[in-house]
Amino acid sequence: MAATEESAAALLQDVMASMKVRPDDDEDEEEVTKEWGSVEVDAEETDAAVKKVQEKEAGGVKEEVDDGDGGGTVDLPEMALKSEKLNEEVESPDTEIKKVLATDTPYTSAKSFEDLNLTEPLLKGLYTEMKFERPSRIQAETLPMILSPPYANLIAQAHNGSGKTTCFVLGMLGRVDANLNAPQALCVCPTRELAIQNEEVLLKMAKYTGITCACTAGADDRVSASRRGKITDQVVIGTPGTLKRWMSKDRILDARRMKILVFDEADHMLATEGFQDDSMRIMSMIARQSPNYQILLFSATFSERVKAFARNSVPRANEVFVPKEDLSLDVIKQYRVRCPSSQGRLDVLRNNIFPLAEKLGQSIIFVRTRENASFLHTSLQQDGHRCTSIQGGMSHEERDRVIREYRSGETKILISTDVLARGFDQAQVTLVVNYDIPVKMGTWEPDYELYLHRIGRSGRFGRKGAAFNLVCDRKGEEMLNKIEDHFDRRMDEVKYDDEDAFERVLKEAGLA
DNA sequence: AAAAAAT
Repeated sequence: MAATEESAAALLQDVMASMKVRPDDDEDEEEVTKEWGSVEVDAEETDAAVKKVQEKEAGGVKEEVDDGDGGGTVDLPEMALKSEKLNEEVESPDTEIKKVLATDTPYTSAKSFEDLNLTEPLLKGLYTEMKFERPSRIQAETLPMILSPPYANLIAQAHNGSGKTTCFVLGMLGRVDANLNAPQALCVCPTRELAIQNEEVLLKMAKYTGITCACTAGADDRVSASRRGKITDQVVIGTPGTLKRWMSKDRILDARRMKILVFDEADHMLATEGFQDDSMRIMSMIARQSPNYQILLFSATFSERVKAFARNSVPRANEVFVPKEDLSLDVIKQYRVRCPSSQGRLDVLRNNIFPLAEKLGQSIIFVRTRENASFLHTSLQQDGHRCTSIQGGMSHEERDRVIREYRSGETKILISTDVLARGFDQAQVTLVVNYDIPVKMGTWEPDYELYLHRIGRSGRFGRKGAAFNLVCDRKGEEMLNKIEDHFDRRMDEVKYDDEDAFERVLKEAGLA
């Protein structure tokens, strides 16, 4: 066993060397084995647990295969070699994507949507409704994996705003049978807003297909399950708590025909306490009735700890990863704003940032607590500034209204907790303000993933963007230093008492 | 601390 592991490790080294993978992947490897055992799934009842145990039993073999033994793994060194040519053809940023295949199945990246054997109505939706011409880089790589046999599981990571949603939405639409009135695809999202957003994209793309969708956050989300009746829509999208209840207690969501399960913001869904149990339960309930279903995990971020956990929760998955160094979004200019005090921070927001933001496209101000969101909102409004705020304590109707106004452009500045940190896609967002630096719970460690997600709300699909990070004490200062180190990017400072500094800097970022 | 959603 030890020998096997060692030779597998050696092999992995070779493969990585040939792929010019960054050296820090090594330390990741260590962290992986150390960390993942600490994440627990309540073992007694779930089939997922059973499935997992089986995976572990097959562990000797599996590790070997997954980690680079010739048997199953086809690392694609030719990807690296051909990348310049590919880039020309697929018109993508020069990102070096790392693919690890779990089976012998060869995949050719899709140069056009025609390569994917999609139905005519679906293609029509892509071209006329979505106005897509050809697959983006991440779409070109993942869609063949999703849509062709053996319909392998997939763990995929790609930039914010690079078209991940299309990958899994098209994946679901491509796999379901429009003529069968039973749920066949399920998409789990961390927030109500994201579920709605994904549903909207799906319905738009599905316009000519006859495929319908049920969403836990629909207008009728107060309707009791018994009144609603069995779900016959081909696709179901929602938040984990309600989805779980629909499948178990309410019994209106039948998993017998389920072909594909998607986790959007998958690192969050699998690793965050509160989400994890529900996610595992959903997986096990589907596995019981449709053992051969396909699982897709999508996120812009997978910390090494979570990546290891994901690999164990979703066995034999193909992997498509973007190296960490390429993820820090060079298109988004990031700045440090040192504020004299906590009160001074509000002044900086009010006097320096708001007047500019009102002239810009749209902005999101992120804060750490619900209270802070409401407080900032009222206090800025009292000063005559137009803005809205959103946080999980508000009613569904209120949240929907705020989002609707923001989407329509009626409001330009939105103050938000981390409800909107992930996935929220609004092309006009050019400026993100971190009023608080995101922190990992119970520590004074910055939450790097969350930071990346937050600033990724701007600069959607290659557009320009800027982020102001407000710090007003040593803790904030230290955390921002750590963020700089982690992404290996220095941030310029914007002096709060320099009248024109903010405007100058936004010009520099290509915004003003 | 916040997130979903239930109690």
